[in-house]
Amino acid sequence: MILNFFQRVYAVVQRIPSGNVATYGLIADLIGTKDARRVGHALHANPDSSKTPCHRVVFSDGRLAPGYAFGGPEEQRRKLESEGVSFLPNDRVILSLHLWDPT
DNA sequence: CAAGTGACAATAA
DNA sequence: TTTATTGCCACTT
Repeated sequence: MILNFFQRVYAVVQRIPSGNVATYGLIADLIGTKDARRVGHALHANPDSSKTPCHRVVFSDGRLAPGYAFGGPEEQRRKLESEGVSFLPNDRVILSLHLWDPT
């Protein structure tokens, strides 16, 4: 059973360990595509938030997604902090400190 | 079938 | 450093 693009995105997102974050571009690269946009669409179409921690996926700049589907960017920021992720005054995640290393 | 839209990223100014 | 523009590709209308 081959996995759909969306399911593949979900699989990678679920692989992100707590306290780390991944960028759309990174996920796209892991899957084998360059289109980070599709990754965004996949997460927006995300059927189960508790199953797919899309809150750990951020922009390449470290900023949170504009249309977070679970209660707004505030909720997302709160969850990330709860997992041990630190933020800069700019509302940006410290990617250099929390960016997931897929190794 | 064609055009428009979008949870992005890279480049230019 | 921030804002604007362009490119990519899939999905919706």
